[in-house]
Amino acid sequence: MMSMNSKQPFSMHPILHEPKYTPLQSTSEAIRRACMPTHSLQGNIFAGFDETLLQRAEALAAVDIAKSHPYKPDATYHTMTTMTSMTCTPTSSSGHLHHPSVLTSHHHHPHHQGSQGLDGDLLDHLTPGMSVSLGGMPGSDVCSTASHPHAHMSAINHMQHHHHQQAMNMHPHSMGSHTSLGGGGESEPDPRELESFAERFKQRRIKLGVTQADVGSALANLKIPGVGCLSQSTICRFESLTLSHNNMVALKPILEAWLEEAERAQREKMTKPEIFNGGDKKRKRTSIAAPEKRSLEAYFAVQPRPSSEKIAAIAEKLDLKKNVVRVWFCNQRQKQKRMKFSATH
DNA sequence: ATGCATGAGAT
DNA sequence: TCTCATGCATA
Repeated sequence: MMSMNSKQPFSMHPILHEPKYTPLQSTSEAIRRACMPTHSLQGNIFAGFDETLLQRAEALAAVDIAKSHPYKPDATYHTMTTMTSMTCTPTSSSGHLHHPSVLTSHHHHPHHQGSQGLDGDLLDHLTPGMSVSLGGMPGSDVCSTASHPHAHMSAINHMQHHHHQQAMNMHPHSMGSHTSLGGGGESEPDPRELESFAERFKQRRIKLGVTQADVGSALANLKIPGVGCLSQSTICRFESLTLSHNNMVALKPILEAWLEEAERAQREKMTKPEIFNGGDKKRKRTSIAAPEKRSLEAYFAVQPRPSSEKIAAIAEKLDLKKNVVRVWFCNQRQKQKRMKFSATH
């Protein structure tokens, strides 16, 4: 029987894929980008200079960083340790489902980020004898070298994509009390609301004695079309608001639904306490050393979006794999866009 | 809690 | 090749 354990790596089900799903991806991106503050002013200044400047940038950045704090490049670090005494079960590997649906249209933060028109050729001259190991790369790049044997087994899923439901029809059940907006059924992109919800969510979750990982896997039980399970990471990020605004908005109704369901279940458990009770290849995570990281940050400050060639040059300089550098930049950009300090407040 | 990674969809 | 949502692995 399967009613024995309440938690297991639920493999998700082949949900229905809606024909289309309005990508919020580029939509919000464009808007966001158009509004974000430009870090690029310096880019123009530096553009055209040579390696010396780059090194100087690195040095400056390093000094700056050191001045601020010993180590903490990330602004989103809000040290929230000692919050709970719950046990996070990292082993609840769940089959993963890619985007539940997410994204509803609309809104974006009111900030300004000029599109960086800089081209900063910082690294143009930086590569004396190296003819940029790009272009006709042998076989490195895609991090497929022996370095990391990440096979990434997405066994089950893949290809099922979302369909996405507009914010309106997103909540299949329960919640009917929110949306006090007179917009016509829109969800409230209100950062304030999200923040308080996240906090309440966490509190109630803990009260239920459920870990973030548990919540993630339990989501599959809600049987919400297009919603499978989520990882502990995502739940954690939701609670700590370290997700993009849109992501927060999209996940809120889902987690809200789970919360209500979980509390309902618990109430039921109180009544009839008899029904409950309760490996693959490991991916190796690359670890970028502090010095290299500092350099990357310096480069990033000057040019958040280096070209492929520049990435290759940087990689060469820091003796890192090109793909590692590329991904690092991608992740760095994502971080900048995260909620916490980005737009909302 | 967070760093590095994957992959889909958009450019 | 980027962005964005997510995840695995790990500090």
